[in-house]
Amino acid sequence: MKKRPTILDVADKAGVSKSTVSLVLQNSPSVRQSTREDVNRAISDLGYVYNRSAAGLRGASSGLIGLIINDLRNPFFTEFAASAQMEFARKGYSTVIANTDEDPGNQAQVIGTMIEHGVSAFVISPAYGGGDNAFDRIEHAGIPTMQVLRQVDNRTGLFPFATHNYAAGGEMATHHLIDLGCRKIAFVGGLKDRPITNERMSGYRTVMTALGYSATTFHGRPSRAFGREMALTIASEHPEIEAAICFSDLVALGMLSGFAEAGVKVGEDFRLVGFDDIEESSLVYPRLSSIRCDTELFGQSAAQAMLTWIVDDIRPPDVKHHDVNLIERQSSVGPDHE
Amino acid sequence: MKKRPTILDVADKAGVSKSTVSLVLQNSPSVRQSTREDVNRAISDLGYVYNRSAAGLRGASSGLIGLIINDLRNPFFTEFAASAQMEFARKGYSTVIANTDEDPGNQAQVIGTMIEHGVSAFVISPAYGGGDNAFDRIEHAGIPTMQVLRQVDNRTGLFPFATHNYAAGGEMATHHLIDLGCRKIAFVGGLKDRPITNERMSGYRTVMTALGYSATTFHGRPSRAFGREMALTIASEHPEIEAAICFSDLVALGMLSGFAEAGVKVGEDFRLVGFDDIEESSLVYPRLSSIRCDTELFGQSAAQAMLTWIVDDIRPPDVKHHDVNLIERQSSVGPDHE
DNA sequence: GAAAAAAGTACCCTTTAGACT
DNA sequence: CAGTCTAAAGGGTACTTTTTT
Repeated sequence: MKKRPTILDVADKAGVSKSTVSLVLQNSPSVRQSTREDVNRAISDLGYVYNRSAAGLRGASSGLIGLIINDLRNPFFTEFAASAQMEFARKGYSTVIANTDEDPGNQAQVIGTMIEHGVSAFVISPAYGGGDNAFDRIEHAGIPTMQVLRQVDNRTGLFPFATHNYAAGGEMATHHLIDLGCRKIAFVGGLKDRPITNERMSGYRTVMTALGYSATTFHGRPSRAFGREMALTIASEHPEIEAAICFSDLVALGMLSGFAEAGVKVGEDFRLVGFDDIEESSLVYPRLSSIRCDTELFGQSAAQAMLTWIVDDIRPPDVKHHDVNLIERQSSVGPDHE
Repeated sequence: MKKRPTILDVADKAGVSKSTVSLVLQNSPSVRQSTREDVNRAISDLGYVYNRSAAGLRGASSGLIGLIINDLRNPFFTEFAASAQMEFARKGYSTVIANTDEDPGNQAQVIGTMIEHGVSAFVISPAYGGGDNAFDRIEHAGIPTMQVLRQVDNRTGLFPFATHNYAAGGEMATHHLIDLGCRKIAFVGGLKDRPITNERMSGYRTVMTALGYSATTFHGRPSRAFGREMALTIASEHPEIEAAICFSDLVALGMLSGFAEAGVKVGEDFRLVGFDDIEESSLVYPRLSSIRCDTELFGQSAAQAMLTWIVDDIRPPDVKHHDVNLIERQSSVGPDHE
């Protein structure tokens, strides 16, 4: 296998020096048009490909973004990751990805390796636990880093945080269910005492308390399995409950199939609102009402914010809450709803 | 921001030459234990981090694997990608990922960028169309590359192909439905004339033809939306059809909600088998029978095959079909099934 | 004097001042 | 001044040479 050509080969072929070739590669204005053409011809004749490692060594940015996700298999995070990656690609950046599977050990390991690769930035939806040493290493390496969707390190001056405005979403959903006549409303899913759980629950809590209704919560893993289980439990042991707001669509979809199994008609006997509005939610039956966090847009915005940080040196705000809105569908409004 | 220390700084601090530091970093046996300790102490004192770009420049592998996926948001591919990525990470390799969204243009672009980054290997679930130029560029760059889940370039000697044994799965599912007494069985989903569609359909075709039953196919995008639509169509216009095998679980899940909407009891009035056995399929109601392609295991195996290729220089076989098996659940066997 | 350990030194490919025409 | 070129730098690797045992 013959080794690939370098700018030196290109320079020879084009009859110029390698500096000139380098200038052409960078679209420098200070090179004559005819020379540029000679060089470009040589480049395509030789099938030359740019070597970013060598460039990175000399100071240029590596063009690599580290994207670290706590649970890549969860469609909510998949959507975010895919969207951010594509936005980076559009701007010529490559994305090094890692799924940590909620394991701080994995997280620390991949962060270390990515630093070795010289990533220009990190976008992290972090795993909980494991202390701040991973973030400390990033700080030490001086790499621009955003926390997204989960805030684990509270130095937001150092690691800006971007997420959805969950509290507002919870309030909207609660008002919606109350407007439909529900009084006994539960909140289902989300591990106890997790910041994200508290945040997603806060709107519900606020409204229920303000109106003097009692709040009931069923904590648990934000999974389909837990949702299904809780639907069966509620159907058999808490028949007085009229409605639920779920920690995530995954939980709500689990409840949907649990209720189907138990013979409870969702949208009539029980009203349900999810959280995230993943694609699937508009396609199940009954269609799931959900607090829509436009994750595709969010992923794009996060990627853009990071790019303006590393390209134009404009930091994102310490904390940014993206708007959410409530999508009313059959699972709360009833089966006649379109 | 102070620049990060280099092996030269480490060498100074430890009182050795940089060659020795390099040897320590590579765990070379030809360095005295005491020296090794001195060097390692210097490394942690200085907070030195290895610079892989510089290493890669001199010839060592970059430790970067390019993972290119046609539709990362599809849980089937997400599962594969996450699993392969984690296996690579376990062995110290970082994964550069790109979602091409079925666009050969995107695909060509990200392949180009990844070659510039000097990826050591490619694992590609390719987009259809767009000719072979992307693969030609890879060939020219001489980078070991596997096609997975979809074969687009037929030079499998150059680009080995690994996938599931879909044909066998289709046969199993068809026999299963016939054993349950069905005769009018349809195949639903999958774009016409796509190799993957033909492969997933082939087992069904083979068995139906062999037994003298007629085969009916409804082609379309492998999405929930299409599944839902077809369920409604079948319920209203083809009531004679007793069962269906779906191109993917996504389609089957769409049909499930379509039938729920139409009031058809799946597992009794209509028997349904999906393809892929994604996590969700075991959690919906009725639980979905599916041809299980153990994608997590497949992702691991593919990653391992690639690693033995680039590390031990042992090529994977040109074509490899991984075993699949049929998971019987309520949607085909009936609601009494566990 | 041979083997082991450490040091010396090209070289990898590109960028970027600064020199040159 | 415009356009090119020269040469050093950047962080490692690996072959060669020297110094220790």
